[in-house]
Amino acid sequence: MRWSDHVHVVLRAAGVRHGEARERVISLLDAQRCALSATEIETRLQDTGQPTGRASIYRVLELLADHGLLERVDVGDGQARYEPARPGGEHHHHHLVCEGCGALVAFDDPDLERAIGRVSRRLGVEVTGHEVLLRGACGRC
Amino acid sequence: MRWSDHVHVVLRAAGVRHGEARERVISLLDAQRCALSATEIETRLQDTGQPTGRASIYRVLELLADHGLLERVDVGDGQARYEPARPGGEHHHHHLVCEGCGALVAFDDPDLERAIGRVSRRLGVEVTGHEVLLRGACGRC
DNA sequence: ATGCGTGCAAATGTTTTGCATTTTG
DNA sequence: CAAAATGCAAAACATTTGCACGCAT
Repeated sequence: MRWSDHVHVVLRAAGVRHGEARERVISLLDAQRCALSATEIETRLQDTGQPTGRASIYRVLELLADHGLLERVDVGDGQARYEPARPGGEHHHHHLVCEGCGALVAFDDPDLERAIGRVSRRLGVEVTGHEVLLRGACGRC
Repeated sequence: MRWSDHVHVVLRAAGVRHGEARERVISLLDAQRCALSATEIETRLQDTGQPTGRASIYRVLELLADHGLLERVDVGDGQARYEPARPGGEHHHHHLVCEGCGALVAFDDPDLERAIGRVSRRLGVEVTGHEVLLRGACGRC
C-alpha cells in the first residue's frame, strides 16, 4: 500500500477536506526517498511547475505530522525535515548525518530498535516515538 | 573535576583568551542540571543581573561546541539546547521529551550505548557522535 | 600596541499568523 | 451556502554577521 493512499484513508476518516496544495505535497513526499524540509519542498514544487504557497506547505506538514503520518528528522541545521511514516512502522529507520557534506544516510537496525524498546519499558513512562541520529562521515567524506 | 575547570584547561591549551561573557555562560551551564537554549541563557543572565550580548552567547556556544565541550540536544522545538560534555563521556546520557509539557528528562542506558556502538561498526563509517531522543509523556503528564 | 572578545544593531533564514480569496462538499 | 483550504504579505522567532569599541596579553 502506497503511503499516499494510507494518508488519504486517514485524512478522510478524520473528516478533512480535499485540497490541491496538500495533494502536491503528499505526492512529492511519497515519491521521495529521503527526508525533505519545507524549503526544499517549496523549491521542488516551484521547479516542477506546481508553485505552492509557503504557508500551505507548512500547514500541510503540520496536519500530517499531527495525524502521525510524518516522521520528523532533525539534523540540527536549523530546519526541520519530514518523511513518510508508514503504518505499523514499516520502513522505520534512522539517519547518519555526514559532518563533511551534510548528506543524510538512512539505516535501520532491529538490534537498536530492541534496545530502545527495552529502555523505554525500563523508564516506566509511555514512549510514543523515538529518533536516533548518528554524526560522522559518509562514504565519500 | 568540575566541567568549567575542564573547559578552562582546554581553552587555554587552544590559546583562547579570557573574556567575561564567556565566563558567565560557562558558569551558568556548569551550574545547570538540564540543557539550556541560547535564549534561555540570555534570559537567565539578564535575570541574575549579568546581562550579556546575544551575539556573545551564540559565539561562546559555538566555540565550546567546536572544542567538543558541549553536547547539543535538539528536541525539535526550533531552538538548539546545549549541555556540558565531560571528558571521557562521563555523565553521557540521552533525553525523553514530554509531549505534554515539553519537559526534558535525562536518562542513560549502557545497553543502548552498546547497541549504538554495534550499529556504528556495522555501518562501516566513522561515527563521531550520536543522539537519541524519546518522545512520550513524563511522570506528571 | 595588537588583536581578541564583546555588544549593539541590522541582516538572514525558517516558521507562523492574519486576512482576503478560492475551492470543496 | 458554509466551512475549509489556499496564497500572499507581514510578523515572529532563532541565529548570524558587520562593525566599533574596550580589555586581555
